Amino acid sequence: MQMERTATVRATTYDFDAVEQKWQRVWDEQQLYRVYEDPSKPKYYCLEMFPYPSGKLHMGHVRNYSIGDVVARYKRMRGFNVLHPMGWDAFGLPAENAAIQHNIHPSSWTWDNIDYMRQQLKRLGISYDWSREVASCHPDYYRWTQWLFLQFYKAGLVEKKRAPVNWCPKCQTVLANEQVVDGCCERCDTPVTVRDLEQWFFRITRYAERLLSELDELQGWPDKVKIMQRNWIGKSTGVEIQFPIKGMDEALAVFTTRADTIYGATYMVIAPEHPLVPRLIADSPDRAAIERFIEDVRRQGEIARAAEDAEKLGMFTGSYCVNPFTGEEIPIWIGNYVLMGYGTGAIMAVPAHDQRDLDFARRYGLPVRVVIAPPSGDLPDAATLTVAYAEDGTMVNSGPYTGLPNREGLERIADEVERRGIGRRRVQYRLRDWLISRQRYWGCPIPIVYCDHCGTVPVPEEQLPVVLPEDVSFKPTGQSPLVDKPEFVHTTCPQCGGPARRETDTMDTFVDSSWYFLRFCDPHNTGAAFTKDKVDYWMPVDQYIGGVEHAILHLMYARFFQMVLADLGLVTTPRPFERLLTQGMVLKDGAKMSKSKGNTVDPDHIVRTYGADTARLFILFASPPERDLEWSDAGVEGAYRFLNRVWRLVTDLANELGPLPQGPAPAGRDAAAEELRRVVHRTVKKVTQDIEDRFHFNTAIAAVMELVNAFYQYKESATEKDKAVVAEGLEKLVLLLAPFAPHLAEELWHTLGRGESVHLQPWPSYDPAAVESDTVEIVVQVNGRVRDRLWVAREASEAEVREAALALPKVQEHTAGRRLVRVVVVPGRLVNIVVGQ
RNA sequence: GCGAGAGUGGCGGAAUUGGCAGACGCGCCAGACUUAGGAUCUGGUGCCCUGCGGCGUGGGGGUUCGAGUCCCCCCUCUCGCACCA
Repeated sequence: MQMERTATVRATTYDFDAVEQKWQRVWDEQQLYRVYEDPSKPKYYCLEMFPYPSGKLHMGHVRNYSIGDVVARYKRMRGFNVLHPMGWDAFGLPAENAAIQHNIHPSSWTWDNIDYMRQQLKRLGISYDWSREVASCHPDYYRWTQWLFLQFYKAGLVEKKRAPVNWCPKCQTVLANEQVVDGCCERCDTPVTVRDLEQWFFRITRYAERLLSELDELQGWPDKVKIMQRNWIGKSTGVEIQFPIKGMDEALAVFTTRADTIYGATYMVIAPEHPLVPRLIADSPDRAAIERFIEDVRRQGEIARAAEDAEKLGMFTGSYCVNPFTGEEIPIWIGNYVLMGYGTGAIMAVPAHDQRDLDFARRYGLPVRVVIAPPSGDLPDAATLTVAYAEDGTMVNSGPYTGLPNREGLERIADEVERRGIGRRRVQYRLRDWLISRQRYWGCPIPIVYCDHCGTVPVPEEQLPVVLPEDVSFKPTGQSPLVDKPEFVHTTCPQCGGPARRETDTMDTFVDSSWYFLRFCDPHNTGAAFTKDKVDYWMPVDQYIGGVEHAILHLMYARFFQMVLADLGLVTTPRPFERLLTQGMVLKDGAKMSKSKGNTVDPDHIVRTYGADTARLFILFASPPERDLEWSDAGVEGAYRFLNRVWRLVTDLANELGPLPQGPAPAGRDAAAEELRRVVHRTVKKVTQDIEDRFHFNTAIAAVMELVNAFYQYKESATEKDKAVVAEGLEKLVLLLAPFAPHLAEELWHTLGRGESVHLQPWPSYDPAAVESDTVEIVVQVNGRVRDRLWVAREASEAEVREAALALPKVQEHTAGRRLVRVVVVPGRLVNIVVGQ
């Protein structure tokens, strides 16, 4: 009984575990995916975003790497020299949290995770060249991150400046914007405040215009990502105008995109942090109250201040400006809705034509003056207006400009501003410089030394790396252990040899990930970050694949790096990623998988139960890559069943027919064989197009399933099988399957008696003549409704098709006694007969 | 609010240029094989109707011989941005 059952099981399913592990071992021994620069072959660089080693892979990773592996394997079969590397974005805060909470060193936590996740990736059978593996936390890597920092430094692209930053009072540390959730620290939920601190910045704003304009060159990027970057850079053109301050020689500079509304400016608003504030409020009787107000606003923090329902609050400074166009004295207010970080930190308020200004004006009873009339001519009533008129129109109440279309008036006013020397046209970007300082331990040390004599001194290149000391202990406060690690802090000045102090901040981990794709080109170089030859051979990345959550930060920083490195002559190509695919999320029960929701699916469990090929196939089949994917256990079963079906088909036919011929089959011996042959060739065509043109792996797999169904029909019904057609069909089937189910394909390739790896074979070709059949089915419609079908010769003329259609009894029924209006014939597709009453 | 994307059977999804809506898979139903079937193979399966046939791609209108696909209006959902002057 037991024996029989085992035998039955063996007859219907294959031992995926044995098959997969066997081939993984063989591929590894043969170093099948190892690549070298080979000028004789076209190169293809396929890259998936390297993961943070958080512990174990999640389904999003499995999806990301399955997609990438199809591309890599397909391109390899297409004859490309494919670089497909993997590494670890290994610095970051979770490692420190683990250290604090579980008393594990970030280093051992990270390396343990890497070991585990590498093993998972290998078990999935992803075709990486593992010899190129890098980890950004390894000194061999971060040494070159530091070196690049110094190149940026020399190029004047690094600066240290005071800046308002998010500060968590409980954790005693600065937080990145992305670590602030709803105005609170993501770790301890304490409300975040703003602090002015000396911080290191990359001057990415110098590249704002190029980062923006060169988005147009990125034809292979999704519009969504380009739009997000465009918005993030936030270019706006306007005019900076000086408003003289009454009783001071100083003028208040404002930036406006609506200089045409200057006659409607009835007050000014400056940011609480504005440097002129102390002088402006010096003589105010409310000075103490104003200072209290400013303190309140600052405590609020930038996040809370920018929140949707934030009230617009302000106080009058007691000082006045003169509107240079009207000559009027207008009051200067301090307002929480004006941000120091944008423009000049001061605005001219035009309440009639700006909703924010109108809200503020209504709250504090400030005057409203309409200066733009809508095209309808209905002048808004300044006294009752509740919705500002922000559209274009004709200028009114605007002195000599009255009557002009506002767009024209804007230019003329800008001209006048420049002529009178009270300002100039200006381009303003929302993009801010990239703050790279982090008060954290587990990051790349910033290679800077502070000397009392020489000031800020970069560490000389030959002294790199500045090694992160591992012998440190972690405090529950979260304060970096580097700060009170004397062996690290105390050093000598590289310039004068005197005592000096090391920078204890480390770099934002986005710096590490801004150049890893270059290191993959030359990962073991001990004398340089990379050599230009190798980078020039492999770069740019032909296909980059990852989650859309990196649409702005990582993908913009990487573009910035590549531009700078191209400017410095270190690389040739100015763009890092030629084509970008942003995959959708993996959902369960309609929601993103997360531990807190308890709806995660463990990749290890799936691989153990069904194997890697099943896991990969299901993920690729369930949804096209860009779309979200709904996880389904039943769907996984389906994928598993399909692979077993393929296995049975190939093994059964191989057993039944004995040794099979190789190569193309001539026309089939009978109609059934010929039909099978047609399906085979049609499937090759379809799968090729789906992969090549659209990355629609779900429909490619569906086509292979149809082929397998057709094969079963033939297998079950053909009395005498056409060996040549079957052999050719099985061969192509296995080749088509190779990128999707690499282990099973390899196994079956050998079942078919082939020696070399299936993954070294050329992609199958199809015979265009074999794809076409001699007859085609024509749909026959009457007044757009399908009434019948018709088989005609492929070459049938329009007239023949038309006559045949009109002669059909069912057509006659529906046209009898009615006037024939028109007959539309779409060759090879349909006939539509239009009849009147 | 602004920007982007999506809405198709019981479910995941397909329909590449305006030309058979629902490929393929899941689920369900039936048959075959079987001591047995939660294995396998085969067939069926959008909805309504006994049938002829009618209806059907979020809703409403339009263009067209013909619309899931193009145009206009509206609704819902997802994502991104959000006082950017």
